[in-house]
Amino acid sequence: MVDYSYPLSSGESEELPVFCQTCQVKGTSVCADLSSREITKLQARMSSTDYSKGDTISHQGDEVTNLRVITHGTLKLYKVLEDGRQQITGFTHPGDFLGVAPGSTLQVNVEALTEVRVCVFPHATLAHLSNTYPGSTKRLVEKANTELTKAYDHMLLLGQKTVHERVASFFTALADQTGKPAPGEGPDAWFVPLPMPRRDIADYLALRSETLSRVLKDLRSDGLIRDVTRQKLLVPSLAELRSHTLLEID
Amino acid sequence: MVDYSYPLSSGESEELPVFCQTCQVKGTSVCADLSSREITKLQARMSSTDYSKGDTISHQGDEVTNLRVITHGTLKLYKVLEDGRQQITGFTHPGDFLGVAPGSTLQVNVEALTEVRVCVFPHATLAHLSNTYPGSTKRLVEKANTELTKAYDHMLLLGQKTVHERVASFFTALADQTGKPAPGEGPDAWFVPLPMPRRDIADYLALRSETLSRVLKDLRSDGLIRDVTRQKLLVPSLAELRSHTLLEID
DNA sequence: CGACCACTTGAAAGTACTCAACACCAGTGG
DNA sequence: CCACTGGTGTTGAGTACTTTCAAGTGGTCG
Repeated sequence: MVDYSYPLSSGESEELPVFCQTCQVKGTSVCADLSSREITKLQARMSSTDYSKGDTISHQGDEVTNLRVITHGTLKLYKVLEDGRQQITGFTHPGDFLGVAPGSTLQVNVEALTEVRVCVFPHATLAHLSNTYPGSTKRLVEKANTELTKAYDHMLLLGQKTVHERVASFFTALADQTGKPAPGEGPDAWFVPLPMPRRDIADYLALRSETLSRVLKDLRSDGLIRDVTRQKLLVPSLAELRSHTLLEID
Repeated sequence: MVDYSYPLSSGESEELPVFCQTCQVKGTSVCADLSSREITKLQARMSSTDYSKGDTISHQGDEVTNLRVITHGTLKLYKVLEDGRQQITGFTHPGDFLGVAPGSTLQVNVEALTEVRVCVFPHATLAHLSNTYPGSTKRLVEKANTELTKAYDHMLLLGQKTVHERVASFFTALADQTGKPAPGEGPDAWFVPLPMPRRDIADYLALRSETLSRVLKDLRSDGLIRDVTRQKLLVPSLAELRSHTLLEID
């Protein structure tokens, strides 16, 4: 774990902190709500932290004092039962938040699946800022709401979908979020990165890794996915895959 | 559906609206944040609505313009798939909120399981109020966070717990929330009301109602529950039942 | 090149589901 | 008050599916 705080910035008070200048998500999330002038005001209090693959970022029960914005890499959020069974409640992608509700305790364990960079805003500083820029608090309620939306969708997946539908839903969602078009392979073909091991996919979808293997085999022989390796796969037709996810009625 | 709005109040401007005076939850939730003076200011904008068993309160995709506080009765929140499978994501109890995030769309369908009374606060009014009383916005973030906590717990239940653990977890949670002590039956005995039919319990726990029946039989023959009827049951020892829920590691 | 870990495949077992029949209330009308 | 009826809940038998346990394959890194 490596910390970069204010002293790493260039020192010229009207510039963004150096770690902001190369940030993938500076155009989105809370940062987009703030002009560079506000960011500059924040910079004495904000910092960036790097984690290595396998590091535990925080632990269930930890008090939430900071808002964290993921800027690089993938995290897994999970809960563990007495006997070791675990349920992964979600994976994060760059731009996602951690610790939206100040003063509460964290409800899940957080672990880095890749090299990860996280941007840290103390809630105390944000609260002070929200007096003059109320948009940031609104953003927090919105973010909490999108998390809730994802949680409800995942309940539906865990409770009602078959294993094949679960895996198809997972790959479809991943393609939507982090997929890249595969132009040579067709108009609706997508490369989908898989930053997490099979075991974690299985724990997310509530099935055994052996079962996941067999489902991957089925999807492959149905032509819904191709070129499956540990770290990525190719979806020849995302629309075709999506038709196997079983949509909900609106 | 019956609406009571301002004209039903006594008309004396410094009193609480009449439907507040008999409200079960006036000491909790948002209302507790507001002195009777603030409530009085709100009363021209707030209203109370009654629903009958089976009524649909709101629908997935509806825009959220009001904050609703449940004051009487039980609601079910659920999602439906194309082919009719449904996942109940939660039941509400008096004091719970609906529509925490303004401007978003509702993610679940809401239906009354009993006679229900709901108190309605337009978000526009609340936003105006939060300028002078910032506590109410904080309350919304907190509430969204407790919903998220419940959602994560339920994911763990759906994904990892056995059917017996699921049912034991459900009754334990119900006893904690709405159970009444059963003094004649032992020091840790509780009456637990079951306002929802078996089918809804099954849809919440992601099992078939036939399976639920069999699990109830098992729990009964293990002495964990007794006197099971449609609308209630008796837990002779809540601690004993809780030990069958499989706790998570903190 | 070898060792380890992740992943895959196979066979057997267990658990919840499906479909069908039956029992039990609750509400209705005679 | 009792019989009827529809809906809700329970029980039974057979099936389908995922899991379990075990062995085998393959890639990665020292």
